[in-house]
Amino acid sequence: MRKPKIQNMEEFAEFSGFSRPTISKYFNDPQSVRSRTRDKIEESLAKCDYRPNIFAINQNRKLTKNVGIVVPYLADPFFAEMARRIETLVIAAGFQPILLSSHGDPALEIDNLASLRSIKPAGVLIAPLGRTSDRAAIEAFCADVPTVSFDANIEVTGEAFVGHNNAQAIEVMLEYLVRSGEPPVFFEMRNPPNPNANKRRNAYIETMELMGHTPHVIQAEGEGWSLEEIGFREGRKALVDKAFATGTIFCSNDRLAIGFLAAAYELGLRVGLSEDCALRVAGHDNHPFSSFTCPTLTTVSHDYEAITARSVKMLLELINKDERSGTGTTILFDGKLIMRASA
Amino acid sequence: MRKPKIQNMEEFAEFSGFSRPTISKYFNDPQSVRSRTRDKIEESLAKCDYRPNIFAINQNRKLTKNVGIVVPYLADPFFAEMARRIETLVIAAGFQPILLSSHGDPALEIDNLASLRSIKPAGVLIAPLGRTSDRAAIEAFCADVPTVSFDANIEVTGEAFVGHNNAQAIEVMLEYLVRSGEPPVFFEMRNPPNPNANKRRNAYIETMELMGHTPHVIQAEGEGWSLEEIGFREGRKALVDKAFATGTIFCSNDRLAIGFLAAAYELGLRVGLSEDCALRVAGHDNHPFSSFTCPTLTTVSHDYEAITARSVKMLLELINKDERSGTGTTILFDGKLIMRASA
DNA sequence: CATTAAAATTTACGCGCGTAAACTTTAGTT
DNA sequence: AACTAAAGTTTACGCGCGTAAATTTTAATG
Repeated sequence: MRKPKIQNMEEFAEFSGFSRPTISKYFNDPQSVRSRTRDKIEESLAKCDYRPNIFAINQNRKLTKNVGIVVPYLADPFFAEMARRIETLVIAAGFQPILLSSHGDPALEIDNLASLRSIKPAGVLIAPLGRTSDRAAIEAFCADVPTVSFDANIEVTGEAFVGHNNAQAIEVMLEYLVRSGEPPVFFEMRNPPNPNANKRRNAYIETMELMGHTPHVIQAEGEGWSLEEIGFREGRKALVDKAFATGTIFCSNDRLAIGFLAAAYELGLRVGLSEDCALRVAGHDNHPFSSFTCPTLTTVSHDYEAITARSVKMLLELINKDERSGTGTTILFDGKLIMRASA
Repeated sequence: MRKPKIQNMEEFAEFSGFSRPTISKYFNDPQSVRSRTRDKIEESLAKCDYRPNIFAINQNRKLTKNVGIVVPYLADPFFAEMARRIETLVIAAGFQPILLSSHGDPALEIDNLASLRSIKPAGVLIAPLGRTSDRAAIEAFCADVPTVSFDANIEVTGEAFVGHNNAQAIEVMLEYLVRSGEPPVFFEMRNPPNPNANKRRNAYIETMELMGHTPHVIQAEGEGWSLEEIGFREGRKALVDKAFATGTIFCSNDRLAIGFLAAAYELGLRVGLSEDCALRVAGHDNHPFSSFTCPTLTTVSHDYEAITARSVKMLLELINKDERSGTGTTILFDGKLIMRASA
């Protein structure tokens, strides 16, 4: 009892008893045909599992149903989580997500955009690499394709940016750390791959001064996306050298903090709030693994849900409006303090 | 000084001074045209950054240059790492990777395959969900599209399976654990999402008996892919209940181990090799984060490089042969013991 | 029942490229 | 210079579908 093999829309039209344009209309928008027609089409659809050829669909269409998603490094669980949520939302909106990772490589980032451009996407969501990105190329892309950037704003990307309120998040964490102990030292990379880092450092310095404390910044050497390794190696070095002005370390992100915690553990330094602890460590991002570090990591969470939801919503609006505002809207969502055992 | 806008191959042919079929030939295989022609085409290409329309390219081609990659859960760093390597290899081979995650959902897995089928991929690399997969649907897919499965073999997937030698890996770890201490208890999920788990349990039991020891298996309750959480919650419970027959715990995978280590830490149990440690903990997978746990995790590494390289190589061979062998080749790569601080 | 708007059909063209066949030019050999 | 295979050109058709325009059918209303 094999289902009949339907090769194209012509054959399916015959099979279902409607004309091809009607079938075409149905696939473009099921609501655009009469409900009785819709039911009948779906009934025949169940009997032969035909699917329109994606290439042919998009060949002669003004607007495709493709939405590109470009992230800087998919092997980073933070971006994996963001991508997972965005993909789900895009599917729910009736579009087809196309997920591309730049693997930390600016050339691949541009290549990804070129690939996307050639499939005429309805829109694109991009979290740029940041510092190393080819700004001009990205800007050129945004001029042609409705684009919303998220997570990292490099000041040129698209009609809108939806991201995390680094300044507020840093402030919340600093207030907590100071209130419950002492002003922290800020631990970051000298050359962070992600532009959020600069915002965080500046917010740290500014807020510390506003609170009447002296800012201390320790900058780790190293390039690339092996953040845990850099946090471990450079954190260990700084600990051995007693480079930290206080016993409270505020890491620029959780991955750095995870490496740092490993270094502290290896050196036999207890981390936590209690009296017998030598260090307090806080991170930033609410990384998926931050609940399972030893001790569990006190951090600031991005509003994952709000950021992804709004990014997708804005892109859909942009797609529907079709005329570009050029306003460069920026939307930031506040972070939330996640108090755990490490600080 | 704007580059001229070339809309299609016709225009580019005129721009470069060659005929359209020659240009088409060049894009299909640059080596198929004379080197002088190639140089000239590439020269003009640099002057106008034209790209053939992907949809039109694949519209009327017998074999597309697309290679599908389907993983069960992309937010799992293990699969993110595998996907990253495979993507790079596929690009290097001149194909375009299309990465799809099933997000742990069998329905989405089938949907992903349906999406892939409709773009007529040259081949597909799939790591099936496993237990929850719709075997019949996957089998039907493999009958139509050259498919190589990796990581998890569900006995029906495609012409070839490239994976990790679980039996050997378990044996190596058991030998090490016994030699350097005592026979371990095996800690796993009762309903693991991934079929590798069953192979590992069986290998554990078999090898233990062969070595003359009594196997002890503790099975954690819980469903889904939140393995750290399950490892933490159920590991904690088992520790509190003193359910472990010995002080050496061999976790079925690193993510479970990461959760387990967090539980041990919270309970104040020192983990490691030294005399003052209450527990030894080993994992399996050489998860990207296993170097940064506290203590660092002793584990068995997959041969990531060999598995990904061979998977891609086999798929390319399958694509080129075009006639299907139907042999169902299985290739396993040995694991490597990674000795760290936890056991 | 007549009226009318909505829905479906028919017809026809086009998207950008792959590809095959027949022909012409080019480059490399004797 | 004559020959030959390789490379390039011309011509022509087709892929599977989107889409527009004109026409016919259907369903809803008074």
